[in-house]
Amino acid sequence: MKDGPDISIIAALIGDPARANILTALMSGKALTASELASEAGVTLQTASSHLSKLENASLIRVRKQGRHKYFTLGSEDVAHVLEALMGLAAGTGRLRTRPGPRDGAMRHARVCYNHLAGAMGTRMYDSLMVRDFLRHDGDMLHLTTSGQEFVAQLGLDLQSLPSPRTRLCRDCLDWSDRRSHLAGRLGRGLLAHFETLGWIRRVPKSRVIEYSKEGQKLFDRAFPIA
Amino acid sequence: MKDGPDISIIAALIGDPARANILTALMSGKALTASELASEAGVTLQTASSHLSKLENASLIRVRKQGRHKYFTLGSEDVAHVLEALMGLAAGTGRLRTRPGPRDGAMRHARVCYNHLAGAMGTRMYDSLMVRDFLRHDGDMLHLTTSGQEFVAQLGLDLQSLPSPRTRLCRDCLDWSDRRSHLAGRLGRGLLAHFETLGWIRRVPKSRVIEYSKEGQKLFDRAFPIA
DNA sequence: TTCATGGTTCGACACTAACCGAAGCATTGG
DNA sequence: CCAATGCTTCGGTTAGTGTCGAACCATGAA
Repeated sequence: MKDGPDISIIAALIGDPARANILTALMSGKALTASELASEAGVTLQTASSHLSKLENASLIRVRKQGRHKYFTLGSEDVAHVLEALMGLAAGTGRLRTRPGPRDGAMRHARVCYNHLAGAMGTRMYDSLMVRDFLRHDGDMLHLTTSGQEFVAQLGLDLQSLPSPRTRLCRDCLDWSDRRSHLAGRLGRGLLAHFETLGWIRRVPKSRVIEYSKEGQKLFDRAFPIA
Repeated sequence: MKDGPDISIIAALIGDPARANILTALMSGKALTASELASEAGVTLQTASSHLSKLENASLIRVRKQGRHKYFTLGSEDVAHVLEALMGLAAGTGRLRTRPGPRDGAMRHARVCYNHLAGAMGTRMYDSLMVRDFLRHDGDMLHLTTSGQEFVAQLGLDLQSLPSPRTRLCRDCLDWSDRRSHLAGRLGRGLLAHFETLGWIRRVPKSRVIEYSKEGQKLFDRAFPIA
C-alpha cells in the first residue's frame, strides 16, 4: 500500500549527521569545496567524498568542476524547501533543543536561506510587498504586479539581468524561526544580491547570518515599511 | 558550525523504510492501530511496536489508548507538511520513479493529505476560494474573509462547531502532484468532513484516494468554479 | 621533472539497528 | 476462572554502513 513516491531513501540520506551537516552548510547558498564541507561536517576528506557522491547520485546536490576543485551546491530549491521544513519540525518537536546561543538570535533576525533572505527581515520584506500589492498570490502562483515591477526598478534592480530565466521568478518559502513566508525564487535571490552590492548587508563568514550596516538597516526599513 | 536545529535525528527516523511506510499510511489522516500499521509496513508486530515507540518518542506521531487498542495519528500538521515536501522532492529527483500505476492517476485527482483535500480537486477549491476573495493572504497569515464566512455558512458548515479552536483556521500546504497550494488547517479539515457527510465524496478503503460521486462532482464543480 | 594539493578508491574495522522468535503483560469476553 | 486478543519486552542473529588509514589518480605550480 505504498501511496506516493518513496520517501525513505531521501530521508535516509539526510538522516546521517555528517550529511545533514553538509546540507545545512550548503543552505548558505555558497558553493563550497569538498574539503570545506569535510571540515564543516567534522569528518575526514575520504568519508566526506563518499557522502558527497551519494548525495550527488540522488541529485540532492549539484557539482561544478573548476580547476582541481569541485564546488558543491544544493540540487534545487526544493531541496532547500525540504530542509527548512525539517528545521521547523526539529525546532518545534525537538524537546532537547540546544539552548539558544548568541548566534541564534542573529539567525532569527536575518539569515540566508539557500540563496534568499530569511528570518524576521525576510518576512518583513515579504509582508511589506504583499500589503502594497507589489506581490500577489494567484492560487499558488506568486507573481510580481506591474506596480511591483516599477518598485523593483526604482530600487535599482534590473529584472532582465537576473540569470536563469527558466526558473520561477517568485516563490514563497516558510522558515523555521517565525513560521511565516518569505520570498524565494529568482527575485528573492536577486534582491539579496542587490542588497549586498548596495552595501546594506554583509554576510558573516562561515555562517548563514546576515548583518545589516547601520545605514543599510535604515534604508531597508524605509524601503519595506510595515503598517 | 551547526546552524539551525538538528535535522538528522528526525530525518533518520523517516529514513527507515518501515517507518516511512507507517508515516505515509498515517497521511490518510485516519487513526490506525499498531497491527494495521504493521501490515502496512510489511513487518511483524514486534518490530512495528519498536518503530512506533521511537516515532512517538520523537513526537512524530501521537497515541490514543482506547480499550485494548492503541490508535496512532501523525503528531502535528507540520509533520504532514514535511512528508509532503519530501514526496515532492522524491517525485522530482527520483529518477527511478515507479511508472504511474492505475491508482496514481486517482491520487493526482483527489486524495486526502493527512486530514484535508489535496490533488487537483484540492488546488481547484483553493484557487476558486482565492479568486473570489473568500480566502485572502495577509503576509503569510491566510484568513477567511467575511464574504468567505458567509459562503461557508451557505454550504451548510458551521464554523463554530469545528473542534480544537486553538489551532489555525486556515493554512496552506503544497502537494507533490501539481505543486500548488491547497487548503489545510481547521477549515480544510472541516470542509473535507463536510463533503463526506453530504455524500459528495467517498474515501477508498485502505488508501488515501478520494472518489467523487457523479452528483457530488457536479455540485462540487458548481460550488467551486474556476475562470 | 618533481613536488604539493585536492579528491577518489580500496580494504578492514566497529558499531548500530532492523528483524523476528519466544515469553510476558494487560484488557476484554465468555 | 480461563481463553483470546492486542501489544510490549527480551535476546540473539544478521546485515548494513559510517569511519579512517593507506595507496592511488589528477591538476597545477616550481
